[in-house]
Amino acid sequence: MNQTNAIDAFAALAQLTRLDAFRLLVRVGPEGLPALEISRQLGTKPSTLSGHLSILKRAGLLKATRHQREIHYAANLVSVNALVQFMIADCCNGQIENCSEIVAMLRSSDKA
Amino acid sequence: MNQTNAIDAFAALAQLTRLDAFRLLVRVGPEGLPALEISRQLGTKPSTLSGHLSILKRAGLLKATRHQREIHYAANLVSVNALVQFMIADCCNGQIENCSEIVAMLRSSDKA
DNA sequence: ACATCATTTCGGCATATGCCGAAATATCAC
DNA sequence: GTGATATTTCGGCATATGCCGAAATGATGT
Repeated sequence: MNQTNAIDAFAALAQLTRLDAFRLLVRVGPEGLPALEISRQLGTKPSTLSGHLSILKRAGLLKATRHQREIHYAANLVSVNALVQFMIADCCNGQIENCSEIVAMLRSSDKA
Repeated sequence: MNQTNAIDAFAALAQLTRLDAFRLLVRVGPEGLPALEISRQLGTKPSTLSGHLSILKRAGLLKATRHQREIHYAANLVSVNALVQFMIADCCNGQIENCSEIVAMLRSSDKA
C-alpha cells in the first residue's frame, strides 16, 4: 500500500453508489454477487455500475471471478486492513503510550 | 457514522495534499500542528491548505484548537475507528466463521 | 489604536467525475 | 452459426474539485 494506491481506494469509496456496492458485498461475504444482481439491488443502470465496479476493482477493494456467464464481485477485506494500516502508520511517532487509545479501539473491531 | 458522513471522510482522504496532511498529523499525535507549519512541511500555499484542513475538519477527521495566535490541527482517531466499523458493518451477514480472517487482521493493527 | 502574524474567503480557470443510452464484446445453449 | 443473457465501452453533458493570488478577517503585543 502506497500513497497512490490509498488515494485510489479512498476515492473509490467516496461515492454513494460505490460505497453502497462495497458494503453490500461486505455483507454478502466471499462468494460475492454477479454484476447485474448488484445493479438490481442498488437500482442503478448496469452500464453505470460497471464503471463503478471497475473502479473498486482497480483500487483493490473487489475481486472478480467468473461463474458461467456471470462475473461475481466480492469484497477484498485484505485491502481494507492494508488501508487502515496505511492511515495510522507511525501513529504518534511510535510513542506507544499516546496511541494506546486507538489500538484499543481497533481491537474492539471484533464486533464487525 | 452514516453514509453521508462516511463519504465525506473518504472524499477528504482521497486527495494527495489532504492525505499527506492527515497522516502527518497522525504521526505528530494529539498535540497537532499549526496550519502554517503544516503548510510549510507539505509545501503548499496557506490558502490552498486552509481549504483542505477545513474539509478534513468538516469530515470529522481533524480537531482544531487555538493556541495563542495559532490554530493547532490534530488527527481525530476516534473517527477513523468509526469509519472502519462502518465499512465492514454486518460483514458476511454475521456468520462469524466467515469473517474470522478479517477480525484477526484488524486485531493485528497493534503494530500501528 | 496600530502593526504584525496566522488563517480564511473569494474569483477564476483547468481538469476530473458521474450519469445515461446506445452500441460493442463475451459466454452459453441449442 | 443463431439467439439470449451478462457485462463493458463509448460519447456527450452537467457538475464538482483543486490550484493559485489577492484581499479580508482574527488574534496578539505594544
